[in-house]
Amino acid sequence: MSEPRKLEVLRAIVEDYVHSREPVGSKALVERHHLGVSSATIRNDMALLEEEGLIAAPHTSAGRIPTDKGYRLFVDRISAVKPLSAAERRAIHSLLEGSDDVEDVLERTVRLLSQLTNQVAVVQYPHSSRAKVRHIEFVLLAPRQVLVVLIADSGKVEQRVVDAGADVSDEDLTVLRGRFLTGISGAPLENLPQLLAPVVALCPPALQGAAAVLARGLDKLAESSRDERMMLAGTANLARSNVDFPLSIGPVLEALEEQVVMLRLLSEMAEDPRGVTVSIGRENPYDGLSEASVVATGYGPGAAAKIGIIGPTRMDYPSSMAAVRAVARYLSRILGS
Amino acid sequence: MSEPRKLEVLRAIVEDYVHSREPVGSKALVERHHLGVSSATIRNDMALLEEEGLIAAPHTSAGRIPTDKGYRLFVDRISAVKPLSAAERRAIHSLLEGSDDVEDVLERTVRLLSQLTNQVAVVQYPHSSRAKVRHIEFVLLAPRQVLVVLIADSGKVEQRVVDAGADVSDEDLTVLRGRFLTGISGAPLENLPQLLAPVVALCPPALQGAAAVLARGLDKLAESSRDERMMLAGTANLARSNVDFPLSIGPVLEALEEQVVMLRLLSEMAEDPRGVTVSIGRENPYDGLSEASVVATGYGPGAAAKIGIIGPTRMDYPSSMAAVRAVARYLSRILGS
DNA sequence: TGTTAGCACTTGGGCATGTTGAGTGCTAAG
DNA sequence: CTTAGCACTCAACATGCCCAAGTGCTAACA
Repeated sequence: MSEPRKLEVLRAIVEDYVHSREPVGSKALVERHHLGVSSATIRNDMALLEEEGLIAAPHTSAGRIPTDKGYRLFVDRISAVKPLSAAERRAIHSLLEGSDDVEDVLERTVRLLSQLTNQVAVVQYPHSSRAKVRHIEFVLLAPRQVLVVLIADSGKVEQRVVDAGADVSDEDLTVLRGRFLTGISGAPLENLPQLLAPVVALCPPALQGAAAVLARGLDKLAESSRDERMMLAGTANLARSNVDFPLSIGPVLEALEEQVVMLRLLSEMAEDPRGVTVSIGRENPYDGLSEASVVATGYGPGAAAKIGIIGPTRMDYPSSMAAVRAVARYLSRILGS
Repeated sequence: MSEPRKLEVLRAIVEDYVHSREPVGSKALVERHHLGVSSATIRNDMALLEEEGLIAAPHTSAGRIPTDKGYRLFVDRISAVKPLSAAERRAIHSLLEGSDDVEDVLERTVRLLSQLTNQVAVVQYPHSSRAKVRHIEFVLLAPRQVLVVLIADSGKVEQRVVDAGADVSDEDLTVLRGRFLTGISGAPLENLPQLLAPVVALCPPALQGAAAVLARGLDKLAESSRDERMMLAGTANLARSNVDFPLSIGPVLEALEEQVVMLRLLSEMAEDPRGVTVSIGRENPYDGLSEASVVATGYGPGAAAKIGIIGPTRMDYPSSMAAVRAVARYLSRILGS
């Protein structure tokens, strides 16, 4: 029995099952795909595939469906990434061209991706943990309220209002700003905690209290700039593929709402730096996603931020991978300008 | 046939149906609620209620379920808002105390509300269309890049990076900031478009170009401050109550994702300024929510921003209303500080 | 050794049929 | 206006039956 044909059979099973969402049997297989052999031969092959845990039969006299492992092999060794149709390329173009705001671009992007794939799309805000301090600003809003602004060279701006604890004047703030700027300008955000203490110590004694408060404010800003966010679209697609989640889509929705979970998931998929990464069913670290697959890739500088889709294991991987990759490329290009 | 008893029967039907999610019949009713009459009498009453369109029978020999109109009457005339349990009050307290960031507070709030009610919770960011300009700031980031910051007296801060078109110096920016500040400080955000043109005209000729760019930047900031946002939590609860949405939860998820839709929905529910507003099933302007109910109320200054929940028509209205009201009050109190 | 035809066997799904029980509407009496 | 009683309806469940799809196995074949 030829190894290549076994793969061919697996491929056929996956494709048929994805298409029909019904267990596929030996006879149907030989009819739909012109493999040059009879159904009996296919049966033998299928028995082997089942032994290897690549496919499984829901019950005695039904066809086979791919297991997680089967999908894995399919994705790794078989599927060629399917090129997008011209219409899809056009859609990407027209939808993503001509907008300026990063937030706006991301929003359009997830929507587009979710429509393209008919799955839930998710995009992580561009990374900034390696960003450096470009500028800080202290603005007196009210006698004791100070607005602290932190601008990173990634272009991200975080702001926060803090209570100075005692009255401070505009002049005080100017002094403090100078001290802080010389102390931390250009420093990576992640180093802020260590750098701030000495700066505070160097401030005029009368302003120690205010300096400490401001330092804490900056620290929190850096922190919340580090803690990343994401954006969702197409959750309604989950409902459509209700059948594909035997239990319920509840756990999936929960996972999607837990941004922490999703972000970790995405960043752990970083392994393959130049392609699209796929995480299938139980491969998934999070329990709620044990019946779901994630297709993701990086975008932007260093492909550090992630974009991807989430759907049932029974998913059209080639198309999904193509869509994710294409959209990520366009996104990189637009944001790179 | 006594009018009060008819209401009592409706009330009983609603309560039983909400509790059991099964059509409720005359016999079961007299058993569970000690109305002082027999099932035959109830049957007569039910026939009347059905004539009035308050209840309906799914098929000939089944019990009755409330119609939208029935729920409406129940909410308007019958249901007493159920006070929260001590445990729930404690939960509200402990979860909402001791956080500073508005974003953070809102996030905790929606989560809390969704857990309290087992429904999807939604909160609108505090209003700011009536907010006034408190402060503006221009920060030179790079030779031509200027960060424009707009701070409203609502505490909201919007920022944006603009390309000045030509090199500007820090001194230029200070001059411009002064002009702009005197021109628009204290002005309502919605008036910015009209106010900015004259300010630009008054600027030094050499800085006209930069001034125009900055003015446009401020304008956009005011605009995006006006366009409101919202926050969601508990979408997974929809999946749980899958049964309650005969079709699918798809349309509901779609609606939730369309922030524009949701925001309009919420603001259109403004009618009852001192209580909780309920919109039931087909009363709902948006088609996708024709099987859902919305319970919402205002919070914060003038109760201008909205908070609420969305769930199936078959919902425990008294509890939901109580929870929404209580959470809104706590939220007002915390943000008011 | 790999492929094929044939065959006995398994099993879920569809269908017709029967039964049950909750629930109704109506009528007539209290 | 209320109630008991009764005939009637109908979804839900159960039962039994058959069928088609699919399998595994064996024996023959190239």
